[in-house]
Amino acid sequence: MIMSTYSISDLARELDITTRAIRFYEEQGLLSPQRRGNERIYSARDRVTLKLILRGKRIGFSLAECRDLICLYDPAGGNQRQLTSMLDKIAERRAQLDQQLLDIQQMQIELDTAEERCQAALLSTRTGQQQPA
Amino acid sequence: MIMSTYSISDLARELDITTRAIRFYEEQGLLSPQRRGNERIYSARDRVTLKLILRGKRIGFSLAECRDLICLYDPAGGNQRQLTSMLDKIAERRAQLDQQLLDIQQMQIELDTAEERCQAALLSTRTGQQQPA
DNA sequence: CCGCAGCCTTACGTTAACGTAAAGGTAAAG
DNA sequence: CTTTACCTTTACGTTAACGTAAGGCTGCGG
Repeated sequence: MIMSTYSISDLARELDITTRAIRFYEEQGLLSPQRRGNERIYSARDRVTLKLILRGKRIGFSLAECRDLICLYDPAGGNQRQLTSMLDKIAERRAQLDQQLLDIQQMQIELDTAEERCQAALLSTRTGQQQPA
Repeated sequence: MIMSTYSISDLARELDITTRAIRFYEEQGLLSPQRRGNERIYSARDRVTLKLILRGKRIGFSLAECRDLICLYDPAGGNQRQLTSMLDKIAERRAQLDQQLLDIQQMQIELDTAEERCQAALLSTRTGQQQPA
């Protein structure tokens, strides 16, 4: 069900992270939930921010970069420099992704041949030849 | 030109890493070049191994995983378990890559709207409205 | 012979992103 | 009233992958 506020462990459970991590993000200035007394109360917006952080991390951004990212979603609108700087970083990640794709494809090819070699070895083993211990 | 052996700084220059990194990989058991007295002498095979390490790192493997990877390229042939375990890790990375692609695409879309918002704000600034310092 | 360039080893320092433990407050349930 | 389940803060510990500095050998051009 859709709630309007969340406890820290609500979010931890849902997003599969620890409460320590969430508090850490706050410590780093990526989050600033309301308080009721001492207790942190997270809004739907905070929840979105957390998801943004996790997505940023998945892409390979540092927490500092994630913080910049979050600024872009602020009502403030952000300034031109921030925006272009962020777009640069995105472009950089895309280039890295392209490289990673190439690397993985290459590795797949080489693993395929390694697999063949291995299965050939197993076969010759079964046809009566010795294998080292 | 194609050389048959390399000094540590030859490889450092070519692969754009530090000599410290290369020595570290050796320390971690990923590399074991010949020696001439005290001096490390790298073969063409060592060079290939280094490239393998760098490719592994680009994909996101830890050095320990890279070491496993290197074993697969050994003349020994490797055993079935190692191979399948490695194929699992490759598959895992591919899944991560898929997720990263989705994340980046989503982020692109959202940044596009952020850009529009920003440019709209700049426009309204130029048409005479106030901007906060 | 001097100094520089390049090689070596040893060993402590660094960064990010939390983990983990200690110590304690609060509120509902039994 | 005590246990249980939350929540809090403070603070030291951890891991990976090197960086960096110190101290020293070696060969060579000038």
